[in-house]
Amino acid sequence: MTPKIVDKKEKRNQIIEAAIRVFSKMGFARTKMMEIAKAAGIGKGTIYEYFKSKEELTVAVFNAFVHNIEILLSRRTMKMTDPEEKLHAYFSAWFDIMNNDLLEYGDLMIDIWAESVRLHEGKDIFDLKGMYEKMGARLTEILREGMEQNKFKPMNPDIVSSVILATMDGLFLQWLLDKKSFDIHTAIKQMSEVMIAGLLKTK
Amino acid sequence: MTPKIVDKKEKRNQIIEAAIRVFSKMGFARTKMMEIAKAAGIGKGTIYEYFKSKEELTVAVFNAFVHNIEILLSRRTMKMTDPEEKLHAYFSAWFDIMNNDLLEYGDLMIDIWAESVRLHEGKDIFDLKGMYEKMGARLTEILREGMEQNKFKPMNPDIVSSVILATMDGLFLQWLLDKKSFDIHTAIKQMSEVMIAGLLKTK
Amino acid sequence: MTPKIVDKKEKRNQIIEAAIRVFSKMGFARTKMMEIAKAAGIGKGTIYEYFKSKEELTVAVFNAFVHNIEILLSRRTMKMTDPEEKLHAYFSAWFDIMNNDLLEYGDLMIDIWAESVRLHEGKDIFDLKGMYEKMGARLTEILREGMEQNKFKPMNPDIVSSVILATMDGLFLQWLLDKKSFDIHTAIKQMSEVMIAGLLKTK
Amino acid sequence: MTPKIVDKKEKRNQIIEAAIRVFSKMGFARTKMMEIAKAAGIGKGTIYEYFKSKEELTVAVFNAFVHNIEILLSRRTMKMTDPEEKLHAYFSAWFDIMNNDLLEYGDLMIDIWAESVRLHEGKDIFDLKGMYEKMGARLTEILREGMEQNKFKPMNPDIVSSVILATMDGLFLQWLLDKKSFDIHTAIKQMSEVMIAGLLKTK
DNA sequence: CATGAATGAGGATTCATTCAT
DNA sequence: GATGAATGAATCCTCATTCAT
Repeated sequence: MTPKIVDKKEKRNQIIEAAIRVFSKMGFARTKMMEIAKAAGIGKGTIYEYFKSKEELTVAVFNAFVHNIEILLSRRTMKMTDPEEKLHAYFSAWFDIMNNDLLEYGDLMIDIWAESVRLHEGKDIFDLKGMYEKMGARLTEILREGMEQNKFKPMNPDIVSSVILATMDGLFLQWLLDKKSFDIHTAIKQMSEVMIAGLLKTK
Repeated sequence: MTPKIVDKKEKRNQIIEAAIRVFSKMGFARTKMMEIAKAAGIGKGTIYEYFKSKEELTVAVFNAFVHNIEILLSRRTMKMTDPEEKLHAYFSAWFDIMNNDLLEYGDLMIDIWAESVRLHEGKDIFDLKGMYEKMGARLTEILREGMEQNKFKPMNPDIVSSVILATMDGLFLQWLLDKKSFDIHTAIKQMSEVMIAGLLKTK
Repeated sequence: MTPKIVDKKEKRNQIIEAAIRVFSKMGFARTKMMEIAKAAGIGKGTIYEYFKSKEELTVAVFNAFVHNIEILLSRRTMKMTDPEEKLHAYFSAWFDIMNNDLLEYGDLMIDIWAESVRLHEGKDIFDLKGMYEKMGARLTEILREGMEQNKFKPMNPDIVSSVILATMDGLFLQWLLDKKSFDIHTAIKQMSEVMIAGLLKTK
Repeated sequence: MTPKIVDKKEKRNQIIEAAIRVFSKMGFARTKMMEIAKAAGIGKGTIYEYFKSKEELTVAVFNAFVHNIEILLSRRTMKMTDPEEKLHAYFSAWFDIMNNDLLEYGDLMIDIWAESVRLHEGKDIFDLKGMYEKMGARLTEILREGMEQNKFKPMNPDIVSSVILATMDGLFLQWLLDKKSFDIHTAIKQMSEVMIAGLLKTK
């Protein structure tokens, strides 16, 4: 009986991943359920066994997106002990996520931003604030750790983490808009260095 | 014999402005032609007297968007003589544009970004690169002037203007995503100060 | 005051002739009022000064079509005195009408046939029967004359004229369907000869 | 696992037959997809599961039309051995097709003629020439057989078959234009007799 | 469970007709 | 009278969703 449940979860994820691929290429509004089904290698009707509607699937995709990022950020930073190393890991993890060419989280991100701004009959369909809080919380934690270990300058870690995230979003946006002429790896490295240099206690 | 005198250009602009209002609220894909017509106070069919299709209107909206920004940036910076003042004016003009509550260029901008990333049967529907080049050109000019007048540090003005635009986009994005908790005016002032401080020749 | 009336009639005819040209190229259903206006060199609205609706114009076109044919058939056959010559004239006039390259009555004819078969809310929009009766009447007259002058064999002129018209329609249809490979002039001459040979009293 | 079993081909034909019924009553241009759906007893959208567009359905209808005629002509003439009988069968089969009161091929034929004459952005939507070639080929074959068996006079069978088809079209057109006053069965019989009499070798 | 055939509400677009100038 | 700008009913087509198998 339990294996069935595992199967269900597995298939749900299959659909979500397929949806991410298609959404990121076409945007939410222009994506057809049929395309998602094709990408998932299943029948169109089957999606509705797992999700009540396109909107529900969309929300599930957003949640998976947030969850996956969280997992990865956590996994990457957990191994490290030094706050400086953790920061490095945090930055590189973030861009690895966006730069992953199987699941193009990057393009998806813009659409999430765009939808977040829109009206959806009152309710916000994506909990973007929650997402930034989660991303920020981990970063804040690292910053706090650095301060406690007397490696980072004193600061308000909440504000600084907001600034860092905003900067990353900005950098990231530039890259999305013109991937060809923008070398994201160099950009990250530079940003990372500048940020960390600014945060480290000067001896 | 005396045909109805209508300022075709004027009406075209009316429609474009109505379209901007609706597009910015709903996004391109979810906007219905009927809504634009209502917003413009005209009949559905009338739009098609001025634009062949929704796509053509969309492109016209983008072009108007770019053109209006250009005009405003130019008008605001033209009056100034001092490069430093021009930079201030440039920044504030930019955010005035986005913060205009009649034509919500801000929300529109996100959608433009989102659409730019998507596939549109090969062709890029929006010339975003061209837009950034135009914005950048004016900025570069100001920077160059500052250098010539020996007020700004030596720099590569093309690169610096790219960085400034990217930072502004990032800041701007943060504000769009959470207007409530984000005070754009303070943010601009701070950014402006930091940027200008960094550019000015230290005595 | 009277000159105005003449003008009106003249313009009405202008519109009708323009309509014939467009209808014959596009068919009734696919012709747009705008195209007719363009072809007539007038404004779209002006058509409605002369015709209540597209249907009314369509009917006017049909009537003009019938009337023009009548006039021509009559004019051509009137000059002749000999019934045999009149028949020749009748045939050649008919095909001249259809083959006229300014007013493509031929293509129009097929559409008239097609519309005649359709339902138009009970009423027949074109009086095709009346048209054939008119064409037939003149022919019958010629045949009768020939019999009276003892040149044609005895026959039922009503039936024979029907047969002749039907044959002509058939021949004509073939030509319309494949103008390239069908030499209408030869075909007419042959048909004309066969018909007349069959009708003439053998000595 | 067991998808709904539907005979796609069968349903396609159902739609085509419904379309024939509606097209023949209304003409191609005036027929609404909704009417075809109603006539087929299905939903509007279902048609688009089987045909990409109205034009594609229109072409499918034409092809079915040609195919059905071919099948019937072939079936009817195949049983016969004598060329004279075959000719009789050929004629009667042809008119049975047109006179079928379920699928009014007759009225459809006029519309096919009318559309064939029109411009359709360069391409010919119906392959009328191909249709006549097919009809002609069977007839030519019969004529040739008759000559080989020394029953028919020597002739150019290609030309004679064209003449026969043209005559039939003409006769047929007359009937379409005035079904009430035109007895098609008598007309066929007469035409058939005349034609065959003309073709048979006189002893 | 899975499927894809069927559906119809919804949306872009066309075009005959109206009417202010 | 003449015009063409404005209009919305009408129509094609799409696609999320349902449901019989």
